[in-house]
Amino acid sequence: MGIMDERKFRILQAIIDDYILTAVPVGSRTISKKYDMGLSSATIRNEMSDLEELGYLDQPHVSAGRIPSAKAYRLYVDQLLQAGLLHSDSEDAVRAHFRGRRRQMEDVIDHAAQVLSNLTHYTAVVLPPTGPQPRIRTVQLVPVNDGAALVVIVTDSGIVRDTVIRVSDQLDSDTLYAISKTLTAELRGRTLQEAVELLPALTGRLKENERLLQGLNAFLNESSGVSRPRVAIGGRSNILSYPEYNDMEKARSFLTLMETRDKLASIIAQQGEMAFTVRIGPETGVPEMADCSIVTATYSTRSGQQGTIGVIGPTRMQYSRVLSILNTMGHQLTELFAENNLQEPEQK
Amino acid sequence: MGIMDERKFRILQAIIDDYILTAVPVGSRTISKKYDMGLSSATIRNEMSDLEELGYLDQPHVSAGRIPSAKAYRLYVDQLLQAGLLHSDSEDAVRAHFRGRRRQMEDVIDHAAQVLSNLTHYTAVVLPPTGPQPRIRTVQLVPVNDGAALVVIVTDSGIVRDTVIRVSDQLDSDTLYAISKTLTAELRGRTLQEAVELLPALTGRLKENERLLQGLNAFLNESSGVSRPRVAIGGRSNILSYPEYNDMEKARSFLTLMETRDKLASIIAQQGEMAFTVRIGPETGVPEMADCSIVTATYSTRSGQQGTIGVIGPTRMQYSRVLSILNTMGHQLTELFAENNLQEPEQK
DNA sequence: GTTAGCACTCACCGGGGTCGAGTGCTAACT
DNA sequence: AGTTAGCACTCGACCCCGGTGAGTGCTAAC
Repeated sequence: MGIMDERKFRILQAIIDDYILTAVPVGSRTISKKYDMGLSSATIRNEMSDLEELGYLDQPHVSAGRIPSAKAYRLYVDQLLQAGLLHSDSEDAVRAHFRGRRRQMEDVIDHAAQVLSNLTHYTAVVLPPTGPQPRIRTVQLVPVNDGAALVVIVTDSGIVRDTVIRVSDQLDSDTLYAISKTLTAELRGRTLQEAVELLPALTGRLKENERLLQGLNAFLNESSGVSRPRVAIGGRSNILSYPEYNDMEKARSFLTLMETRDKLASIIAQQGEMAFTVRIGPETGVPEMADCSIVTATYSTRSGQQGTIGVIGPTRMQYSRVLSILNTMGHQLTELFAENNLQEPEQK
Repeated sequence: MGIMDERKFRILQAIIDDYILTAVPVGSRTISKKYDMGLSSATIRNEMSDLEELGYLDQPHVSAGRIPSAKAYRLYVDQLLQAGLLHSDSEDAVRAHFRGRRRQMEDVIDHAAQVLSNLTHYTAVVLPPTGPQPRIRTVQLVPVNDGAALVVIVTDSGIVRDTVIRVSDQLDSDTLYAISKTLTAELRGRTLQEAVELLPALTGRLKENERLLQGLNAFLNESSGVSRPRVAIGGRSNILSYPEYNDMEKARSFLTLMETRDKLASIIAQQGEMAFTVRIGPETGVPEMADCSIVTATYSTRSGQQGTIGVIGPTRMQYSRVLSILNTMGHQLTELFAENNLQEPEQK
């Protein structure tokens, strides 16, 4: 009796499909009529009763229909993932949106989040690529002012970091250039981390420029540390269109969460090497998202860094559509970063 | 009968105060009791009737209290502004939030928006400074890759713009430096706009580097154009706490508006030279904000550029509090940019 | 000019009744 | 044994309704 057979599965699937579409508890009659399996409502009822016992269905109250549990969704997407991604029809839509010229990293990220939310009608999150410590390729000092210079560090992943530091007044453009060459020679090929450690060793060579080294040190320290990823978010307010978020309190706490970028980033961040992650309801581990699902995919850059794109929506998400969109979007981004062999700096 | 006298004004003030606090239509009895002016409810009623005729009060339905009209708020804040800003007690709170070290421009902007929304409990918007065309101080090319270089342009307002452009393969670091010096010599003191026009004249001098000039040209063109200001927003979801936005549809359209940065920026952007702007309800000129008010203030940088900070909330906003907070916040930002005489680059 | 009094209006609230979708169970049918 | 028709039952959604109370406008008296 209690075992999950082929027919139960088909019924469950129908229930999930219907619920995803309507957000209304679905009854036995609906299934037997709209999804013509040659069974009467009574039979469906029996099966549904079994499915509830197995934990795949919940009943909000005695005389409403059933709604799928988190466990049901889990089963659903697992099957979906196994079967391979279905209709990749959205491919064109995604492609079309990337026609425009690729701009700076941040713009690409923002744009991607925008597109993703437009296509899915859910909230979209895009994390910039992170990965193996980038290695320094060039260090250059640009005069800004008397007593101030801009440090530009170019790394092999193309990411440019810069900041203004104070230097002693007497340094003119040529001197700065000479120092730049020394620094480049010494630090090339190192990670930022290593550079921090190496810096004291250079104090001898450049001891007249104590101030400069001091500033440089502070900058490197900061950059090498937790380089807070500037996550891009799109379609924050999309969630409000879904009846499960008609409750103001819920909506508020969700949107507040969306505002704390750091927290959001850590929630989204991919851990494993998997192409896709689907976290359903409680699996998100975030109380505010008790009835949300998070679907993420990865993309990568030429230099092997990995970024994450994700979609957040109600548990009754159109998983198949979302997965397919995420898939092509991931490919597009990967392509974008590949063809574009000189990688743009990450800022405005 | 129809003229606005001192007593009417006091009554109107009481009504506004009460409504701002409670968001509930306020009746004659409430006024005569809570705000002890030596008048009976009947008298208040008569006055209220007059005030309604004058257009300062609205009546949602016959037997509810009155609520202040946009015209009433207008009068209220005008009087507030004339009287000078009241209790600047929030000064400390603002100060406290700026203790931390000032970081890059974008961070400052973000942080300011955050603080502003926390203090006011409304939605806050901060526009980065814009102003007279910045003038070029230095142009420098930094090698990134074979065939690619980073262009860094430092302007007198300290803003640094950069991008990666393609150059011919044979250019090594020293050659790039030489070209940089030429470019700097030629372009120093020009605005970006002027630089675009001057560039063709340089083609003779640097004709071997057609590619470089081409890239530089594109970059300058882009930068000198509409440099879309990266507006920072804080407390987007705060608006949801106010009963006037209990309607989901309204909330949605508001939040959607908040997501289109460009539009928002153009709404917020200060036109005049005034220290404060208060736009109430219809005065905003944005249908989505029919029952919002926008209060803005300006701050300025050492080099005379001006930025805008603003707060968006329901029409029954705590104007006095908000004005006072905006005031000190503006001062703080101005101070911050003044002491900090080397201005930080505007990017990450 | 102010106030007490009064009739009137109308949103809001809670109770009761109806409706209908949906269930669980039983008995009959294949 | 599995499937189905039938039926009683449950319970939320909706509507109607009268009571309540805050608030008004008007009038007459102070």
